[in-house]
Amino acid sequence: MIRTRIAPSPTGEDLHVGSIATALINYAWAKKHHGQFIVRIEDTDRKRLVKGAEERILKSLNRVGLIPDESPLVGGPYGPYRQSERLAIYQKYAQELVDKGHGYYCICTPERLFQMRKDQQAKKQIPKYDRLCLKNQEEVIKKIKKGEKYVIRLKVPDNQEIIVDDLIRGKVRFNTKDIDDQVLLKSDGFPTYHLGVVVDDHLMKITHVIRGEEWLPSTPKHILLYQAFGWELPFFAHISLLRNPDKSKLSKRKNPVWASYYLDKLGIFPEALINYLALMGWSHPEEKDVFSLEEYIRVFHIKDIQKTAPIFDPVKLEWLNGVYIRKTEDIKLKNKILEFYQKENIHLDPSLVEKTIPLIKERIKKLSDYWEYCQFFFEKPNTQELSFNKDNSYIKEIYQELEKIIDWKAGVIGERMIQLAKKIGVKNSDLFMMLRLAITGKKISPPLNESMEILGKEECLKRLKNYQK
RNA sequence: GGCCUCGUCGUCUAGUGGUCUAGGACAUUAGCUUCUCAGGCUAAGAACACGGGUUCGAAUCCCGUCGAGGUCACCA
Repeated sequence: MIRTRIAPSPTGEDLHVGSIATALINYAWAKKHHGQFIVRIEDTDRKRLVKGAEERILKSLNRVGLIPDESPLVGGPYGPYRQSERLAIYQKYAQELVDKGHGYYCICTPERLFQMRKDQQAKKQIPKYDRLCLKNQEEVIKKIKKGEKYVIRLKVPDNQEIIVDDLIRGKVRFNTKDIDDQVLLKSDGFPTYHLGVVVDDHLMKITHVIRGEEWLPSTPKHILLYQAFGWELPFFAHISLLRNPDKSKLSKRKNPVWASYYLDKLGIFPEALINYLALMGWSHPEEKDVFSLEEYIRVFHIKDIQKTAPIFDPVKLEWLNGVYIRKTEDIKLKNKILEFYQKENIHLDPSLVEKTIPLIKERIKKLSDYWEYCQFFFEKPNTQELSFNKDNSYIKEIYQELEKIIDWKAGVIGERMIQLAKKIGVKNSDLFMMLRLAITGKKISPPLNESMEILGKEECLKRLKNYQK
């Protein structure tokens, strides 16, 4: 049975797109083998905890269709799935490590550690704990018994080769001489990531640890921990990090990174986001660009994941979303648009939105584009700002011609306008542009005749009159 | 700086020693379709980081150089 997991920490606004990419692979790998996909919240950093982040992360994950089999929300047989609720477990295992001689107590103050590292760096040495407390364990234990604060550190063996056998990168070799005596249990009784993941991944029977490449350098520590406990190693797979256009790791400082930005602010479809993210570091065997999550699960394989770190390109994401929009049924698209604007507390007339769908379906790339194209259906355009400096003396003729139309249909309107252009000797494009400006207030708009039909004769004539002033 | 990873068009990628005059997609440019913008169709330009090997033959294997990234916390 294959069991995968993602372990987000609720220290940001929402689910990070990089986390979605990781979640997607974990999800696909589990589902491909009819296994389970688990979400465990790693909320052990009490200082960086963001209120409401956990809820938003879980909600966003569900929105993009990566639904966990086990999580803090739905529970499961290996809970709790929130690390802050498992403190006793970590403490027990940390103690076990000390008892077995793989860990030790440390009462060094942050100030001392800071100074120590500073000195080491000044001497161009690698910053590493100097094991002061390991040398005086008895004394340290006495002080702890008197109530002194302490941490538990991993006792890293000397000069030993650790091989990480990675599903994506192959065998990666490290030497323990480069590895610091990692703090495992913090002085507030919370575990650090390193203790937390290993204990939980073991207890939760995770078979494949698929995570970002940023964790590769700390994997030997985790292996040391597995060995110290005498536990079987899971498979490791370190996937490349998504990058900013400047090639650094994708970060909120340089780019929008939250799921909610793409989903709610831009109006990208969850399926499109997933589809796009699937293309990061992987490609469909038939070189397809557009495919469903189900299809992805079917054809996906870990061995096909590429090692190079891709740049997250919003332009292609938008193109792909446009493809999804064009594939969406009109009624569904209408509802999505209605929903999208409702979130912003803008309530659009559903029947009017419905009429505009055929006009904009091929034009918008994301839901937030709708307003750009269709605002004029709902509000009178501000034509004051538009100084049309071309000859518009025939605006009156247009008005009169339109006024005569009984059967107010796009086809009829178009025909009459072309006839009129011929009659007064102006180019079709000029006449239509002037009309467009008067009706929509913009140089770019959905097809004019159809738009005018939707708007209605009365409203169109009103706008023309207004435009003449 | 130490350790680790990576290096094919601007971007995402195909490619696992000969089928590569390096394929596809996005983007760009041009043409057609047209009342604008889209969409659709057609076309064009655009890459194997560099230097050595190995081999009859290398984008593909080996070494080096360079470049990029990650990581070195009581953050994850």
